[in-house]
Amino acid sequence: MAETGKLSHTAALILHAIAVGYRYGFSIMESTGLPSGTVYPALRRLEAEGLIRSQWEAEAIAEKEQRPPRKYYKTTAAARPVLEASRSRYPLLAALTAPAEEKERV
Amino acid sequence: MAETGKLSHTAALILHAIAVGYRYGFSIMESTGLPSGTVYPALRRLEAEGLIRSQWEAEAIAEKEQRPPRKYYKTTAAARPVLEASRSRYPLLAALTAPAEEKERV
DNA sequence: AATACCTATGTAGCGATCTACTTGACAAGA
DNA sequence: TCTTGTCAAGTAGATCGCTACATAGGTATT
Repeated sequence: MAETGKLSHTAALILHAIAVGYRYGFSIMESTGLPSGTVYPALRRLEAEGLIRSQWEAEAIAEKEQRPPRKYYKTTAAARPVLEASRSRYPLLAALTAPAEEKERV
Repeated sequence: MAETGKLSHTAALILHAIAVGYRYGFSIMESTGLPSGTVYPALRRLEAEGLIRSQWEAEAIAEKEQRPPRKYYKTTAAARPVLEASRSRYPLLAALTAPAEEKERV
């Protein structure tokens, strides 16, 4: 486990993506271009470190929209300083993930 | 169900064919070259999405012309923006379906 | 009378592709 | 070495397009 506050570039990118509004694995894959085998394990680790929290979407919603259920993530309070540190360490981070639009790519 | 406004190329082609005057399944098959197993289910879906409406031809007419009755389709108001979006997304769409002549192929 | 084709609509079932998430094996890296 | 990243494959349900077939009355041929 990396000491708190020292995120790899990939982990920082994923955390940043969540922070700007990409709230589930598949949309993070699309917005970052990272493969699923990178994103999902990384989400596990970020959650284990307490930087994000997850919640499965209600079954009724997935059923209504006729697709698999999504696991939504949001950043925790602990993520804020880590994010700031990451952004100053990796200045190009923000450029790799455009902010999510209001409705789409939630 | 695809989100409203996002049509596949095939669905857009069929909708376009109706819009330019091919008003029943068989003539759409001929004008687009698509097989019946593609056209008829697609017509169902387009109608379910509210982009087209159907009406069976009067029996008397079919009997008079000595052929099976036709099910006529026309585009709804909801179809207009979808058609415009489809035409800009698939620029070759119009070329694949020549406009129906006044009397024939109705 | 049998056969075949034409118009016209329709369905069953297969394979491909999409959305999402998951995992095992291995390479890269600190 | 221990963590991290990646590839590859898998699962599971959904949609979509297609082939092949079904139906059914009409005409034309044999």
